[in-house]
Amino acid sequence: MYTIGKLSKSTGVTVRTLDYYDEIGLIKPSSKTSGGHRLYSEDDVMRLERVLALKYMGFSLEQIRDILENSTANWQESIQHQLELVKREQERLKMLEQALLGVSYSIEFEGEINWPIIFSMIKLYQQDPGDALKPYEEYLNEDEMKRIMDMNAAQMSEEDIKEWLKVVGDIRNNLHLDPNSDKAEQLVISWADQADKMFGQDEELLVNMWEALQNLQEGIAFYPMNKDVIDFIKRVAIAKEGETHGS
Amino acid sequence: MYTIGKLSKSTGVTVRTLDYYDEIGLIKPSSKTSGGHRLYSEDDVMRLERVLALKYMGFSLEQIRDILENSTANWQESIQHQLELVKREQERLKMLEQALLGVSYSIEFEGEINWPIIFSMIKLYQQDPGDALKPYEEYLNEDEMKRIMDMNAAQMSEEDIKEWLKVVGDIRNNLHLDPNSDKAEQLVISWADQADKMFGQDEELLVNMWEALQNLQEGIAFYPMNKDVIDFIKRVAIAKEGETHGS
DNA sequence: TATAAAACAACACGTTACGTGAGGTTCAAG
DNA sequence: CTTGAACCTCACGTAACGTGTTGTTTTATA
Repeated sequence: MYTIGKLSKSTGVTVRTLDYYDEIGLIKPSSKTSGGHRLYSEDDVMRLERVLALKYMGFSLEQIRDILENSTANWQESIQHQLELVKREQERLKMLEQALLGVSYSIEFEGEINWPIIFSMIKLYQQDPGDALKPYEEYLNEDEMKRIMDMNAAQMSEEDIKEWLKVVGDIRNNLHLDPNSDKAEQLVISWADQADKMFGQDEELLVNMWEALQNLQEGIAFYPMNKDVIDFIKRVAIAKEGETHGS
Repeated sequence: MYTIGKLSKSTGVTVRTLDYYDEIGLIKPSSKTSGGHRLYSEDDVMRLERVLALKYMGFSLEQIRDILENSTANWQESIQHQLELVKREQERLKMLEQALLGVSYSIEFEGEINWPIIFSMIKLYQQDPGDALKPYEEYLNEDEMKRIMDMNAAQMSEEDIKEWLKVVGDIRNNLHLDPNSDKAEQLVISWADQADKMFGQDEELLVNMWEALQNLQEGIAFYPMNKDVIDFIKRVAIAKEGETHGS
């Protein structure tokens, strides 16, 4: 027979918790002293251990009571249900992590909070990615939008994202460069490589997104590119074309 | 200017929620009618959108208030902190999923709830795997225990687990077989293959766990094997050895 | 313009799983 | 028998609202 204090020490749960479990009828001590102090039997301890195990598995105290009362009836059902909840929560956390990373990148990159991009990102990771891509609907067909969504869902590696941010950032910091210079060409080549890695498998998608970007100035799909970057790339491309034709 | 009902409809948050945000000073309407009805300006709407975005990212309302007051001071810090929380929660859910799967398997397998195994499993996925492996400490050294923990942490694929359960289950259902029969030999070969896949890279570990199992009758490391299964395997092995020697 | 219907404000209690006291009672050691 | 530790019961607080209730304001209609 354990007093409540002994039981508390041996199991690590607080006295208040045992108090509460008694109060809600989850674990009632099987006997009491004449003075009213609670005495827990070995069976009670066993029940407590089971409660703690089920609690660890994420069940609410009410569910636990049901599970322990209804004996072994539909354990599997409860567990499968709980598993689904856990999986859904994992999905949610994955998206949350992506959104947080995205916001972190965007702040690091712009030095300030770009709320429209944050909203787009969150919408993209929420249930309604259609909303986030609405600005593009003039330029992309449904299939292409789906591909963009999948691409984001597939969780591009942190390396890829950082590489992309670096490439575009390099351009942003060098917009003044002479389009004919080697450095400018290098930057655009790096950019093209990376763009190819990310969108390369579909030439038409790339072209359409390019179209979209020229008119939208900025957007989530090509983030953090903006009009300035696009203009720079175009200038360099034209310069190079001229050079080729000239030679 | 939006009335509270209009704002509620256009953003999807309930009136009660807006009521609450007003109450705690998170979003106070910038004006009111003479009769006291709340009127929300465009700025208020913007603030609400930001609040919702931050809420989606997992911040508490108090944190949100701080973040929005302190302007862009330490956004990165908040976000990194939040990211860490998210990652920790993901870890927790991964373990929870493993524990639930383990319990599910064990019920499916035994047709009843094997509490000791459940406790072992939970301890293994909790902070104190040492406790769960304590029964083995006579037979395994610290290094080997660590390897077992790592193996579990590495999250054996569901396929592997199911295969293992099937193999051991097959044996459990055929304990009566003649050790000299082909069927018996087949079963043990399948078992040995699977055991090799799971523990194969370390011969000594396998031997020691085998030792442990012979004395412990059952345990989490080799679950769901028990004494009967071990005896069967030994019988078949001896029979085969005899056969080999006899030929 | 009067009136009914809809919207709104303000208040209050409920939710989960306890934490944190306060004030009085019982137990165990000396 | 005393005293200090352990214990019991009560009660309020937590986060972010949901769900009413009552009384008031606004809006639409006759």
